[in-house]
Amino acid sequence: MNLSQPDSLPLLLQNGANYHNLVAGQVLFYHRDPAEYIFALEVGRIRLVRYTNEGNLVVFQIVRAKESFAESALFSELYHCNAIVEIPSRVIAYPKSLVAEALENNPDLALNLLRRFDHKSQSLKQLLELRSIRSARDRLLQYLLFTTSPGETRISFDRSYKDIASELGLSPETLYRTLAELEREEIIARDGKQIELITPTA
Amino acid sequence: MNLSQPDSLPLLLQNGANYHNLVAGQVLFYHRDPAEYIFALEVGRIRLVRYTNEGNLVVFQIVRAKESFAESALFSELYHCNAIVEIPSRVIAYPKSLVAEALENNPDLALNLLRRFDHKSQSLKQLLELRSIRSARDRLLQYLLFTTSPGETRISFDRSYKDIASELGLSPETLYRTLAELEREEIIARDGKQIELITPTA
DNA sequence: ATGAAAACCTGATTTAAATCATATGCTACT
DNA sequence: AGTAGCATATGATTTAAATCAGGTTTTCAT
Repeated sequence: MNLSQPDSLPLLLQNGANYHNLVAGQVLFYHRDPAEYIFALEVGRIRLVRYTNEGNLVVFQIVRAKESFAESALFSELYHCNAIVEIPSRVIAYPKSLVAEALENNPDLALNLLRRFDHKSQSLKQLLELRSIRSARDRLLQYLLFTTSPGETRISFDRSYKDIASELGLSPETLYRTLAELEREEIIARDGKQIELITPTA
Repeated sequence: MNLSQPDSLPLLLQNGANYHNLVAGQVLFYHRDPAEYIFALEVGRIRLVRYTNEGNLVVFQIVRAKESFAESALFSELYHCNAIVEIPSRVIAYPKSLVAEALENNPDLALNLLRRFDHKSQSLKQLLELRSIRSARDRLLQYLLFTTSPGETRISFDRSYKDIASELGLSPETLYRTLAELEREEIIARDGKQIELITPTA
């Protein structure tokens, strides 16, 4: 999703932060674990997910390098989701007490965090908008539009279609089929995980 | 959705605010209007919605008395959704320049706003979680659980089932049918718009 | 290099929700 | 009081995505 990113958090909070190296498959924290840290991802990719009672998977966010996450630990005793490391990653952990303290007398940090929170809300709204599109075809097209940088026509996926399907709320089979259909109709062209939008539908 | 609410915004920003009375059906602002104000709802009910390209309706939030909304105007030149007045309402409009200025030297306001942003993100996550439940029956049950206050078993809807259906991402017919089914199975009991959960499934 | 596991892909079938149709009750306005 | 319009309700039909079942290709560990 191509929403521009706020400035870097690390610059504003340099003392008391711990660095951690993580391997693929590792779980940084689980849903309902005590929320003690706020994180910034230096390098790597982390997926924030929750499982519903019925066992459905909900993908809230794909955290990428230079993004922060779990900021809402500030206002909660427990984490609201699972953080699953997708590829080898390096995170900075800020004790939330430290952040809370810094907030008291640092308006810049507050504004920075506000911007981050807002950014996250916008992404969630975008996901919700996607989910409100019933047709698999239209949903996928809208996803491609959201994902494409303005002015660009190419998208390069660094994740499996299976993952993307679950983010879209579609079965993998439906995603494969719909991609194939769009390719047949020459609305997109594919070269491996590269997708080019031929008809800019918007 | 029963997430507890942050403290009142009005107390923190008393100068420069404008009061407005609104009638049902009125549109306070449209998607992509210039975002000049942040609002607090004194009394009434306002629905924040967006329409997708394909014409689908997305309900982002039902704003109720004492809640604030459109805070993200702070970080955007344009509003991200339409604000539709559902019942006669009274709002306070804070010019965003005023809020931005106050933020600079008022850490309390910043923390207050942060809490609001977080609160909104949690609600959006809850909506997204709902939408990830495919089965109409399970989705409705989860919605009822989310909506019920902890310890309570009764819910009193003040909106039409039609509205609730669109918030749930279901057709009204499916909602009617599913409610009737749950009533037949004595999982819920209904008295008009009052619903009682008989089997606390969670 | 080899084998196992996972991703990728496509066809056939099932299924559940949308849609269409129609009817009744309620609300509000004159 | 009368009526227009909408919410509510339910039955019949359609439809599109999930699921099931089979394949091939790619990836990865040994």
